[in-house]
Amino acid sequence: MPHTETPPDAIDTSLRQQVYDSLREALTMGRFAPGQKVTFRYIAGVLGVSLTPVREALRRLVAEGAFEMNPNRSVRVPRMTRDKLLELRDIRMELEGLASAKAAMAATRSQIAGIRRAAREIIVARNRGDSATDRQKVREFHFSVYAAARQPTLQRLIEGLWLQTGPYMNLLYPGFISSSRGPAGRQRLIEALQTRNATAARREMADDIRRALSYVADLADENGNIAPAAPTAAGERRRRSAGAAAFDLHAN
Amino acid sequence: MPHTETPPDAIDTSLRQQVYDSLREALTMGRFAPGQKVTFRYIAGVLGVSLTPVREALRRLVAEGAFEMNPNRSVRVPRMTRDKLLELRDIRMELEGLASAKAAMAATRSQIAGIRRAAREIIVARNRGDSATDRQKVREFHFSVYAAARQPTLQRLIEGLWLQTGPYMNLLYPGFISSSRGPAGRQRLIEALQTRNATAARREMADDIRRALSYVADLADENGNIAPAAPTAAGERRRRSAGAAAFDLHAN
DNA sequence: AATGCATTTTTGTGATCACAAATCCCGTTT
DNA sequence: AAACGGGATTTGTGATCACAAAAATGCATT
Repeated sequence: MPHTETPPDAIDTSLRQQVYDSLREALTMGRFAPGQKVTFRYIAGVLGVSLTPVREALRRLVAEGAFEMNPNRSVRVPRMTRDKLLELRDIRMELEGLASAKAAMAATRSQIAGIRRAAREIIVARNRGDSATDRQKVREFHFSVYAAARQPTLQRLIEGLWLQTGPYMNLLYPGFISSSRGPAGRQRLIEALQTRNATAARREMADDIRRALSYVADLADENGNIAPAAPTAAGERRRRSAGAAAFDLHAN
Repeated sequence: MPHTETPPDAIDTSLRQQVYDSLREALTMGRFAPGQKVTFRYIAGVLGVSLTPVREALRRLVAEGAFEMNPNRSVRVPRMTRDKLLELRDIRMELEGLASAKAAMAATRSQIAGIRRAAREIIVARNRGDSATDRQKVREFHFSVYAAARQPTLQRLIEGLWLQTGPYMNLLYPGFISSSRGPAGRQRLIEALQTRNATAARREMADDIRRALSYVADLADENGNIAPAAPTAAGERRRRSAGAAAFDLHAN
């Protein structure tokens, strides 16, 4: 007896949302060069849609800080600086620490199992030297924790912050990863969730973020600028010289 | 010799921005009834513009959580619940606490003077029983502190949170205000800024937010819903019975 | 009077058009 | 060779139109 179509959580199929998702994905994967100018018509052409949904998607991304708008109404990919990254680090420590503390108080047994599984998969990918899967599983691990906190507004804010720091997380490989105490920290975090120890959960998450983003901040050049790493599919070579137009977003 | 028009800080004069500002203002002043459906054409009609800028403004506000979107693509003013308010409380304590700590490390003498002046003006308005000016000056006080922190991303996030809690801050009057240790707390905050005591600054700000929002959360009914207070110009009477359409946004 | 169903109206979405501001281009001047 | 200037092009903005999904309405049936 099919009475309603939408399976409670109706998905947004609008073009606007698809464009938004595409741009978000391209940003996260580092397919945009910092400072690159992004024109509405170009995006519309590449994705095969009209200006209308592109405008709405880009406007939203500007509001979220994922793109920035010149005074003269043109949209660019923001450059990352050490100062900005340190600001994001401190904000993320607060919010993701808070989310972890809440998760410690609210996580169900099955949610904790999912978090533990993600932690295992990180180790597997890392042992294989598969940094792409590694990154994806790290994201899964973090957001599994935040989902367990059941704080929708908090989760939305954290997603916005990941959108801004995402393109630079490649820089953690391979230098930071090998020297990192990541697995042990995640283990302690999971234990904190199990024992409902909110303070410890917050501390482990905040420390993890501090170490990772401080490492990236130290990669800034003498002007304080930070260049993103090229997207690293397994064994892929760097594509172009730095600063060149690296945008090759393609329609699905 | 007029060589450039824009005085470094070019202002956005687009209709989209004006619509955004109007809606934001109307929300903050409590001119929307929670749960009220908001149609694009209605806003466009009231403001005398076409659908295009209205769509972009509303989309942005939805992304910021100031409006919410039904699965069936209609936009509503979100209802406030105790749970949501407590979530916002905890987030605000973290972020505004962080901003206060940063302000303690970075505030200049003249910035502190401005903060102190806002604190004085709060007391003046409060002694006159002028709750409208009171609220405005409280906002000025807070954002003067956050501006001193010089953390643009953090400030943007905080503004988004105020947009969501704003309509309910009227509920602090007059009950909470009279019983509050607000002035003393603000005084201690200013002292912390002067002595560069980041920890104390964070504590004072977080405590202030906790007390205020906990008070409002306790006003929830048995279902956890919180109704906003009517906008209170000096001595203005409550306008309509709760739940009625309270939207009388007018074009400038 | 309440319910089910077809029709009408409302409403958000996406494409297209017109326009002005910003940018680019290229020839000229100093 | 660098700086200037004016016209051509590009680009974001806002209005309008067509359309489909959703909501509201009216009517017949139980």
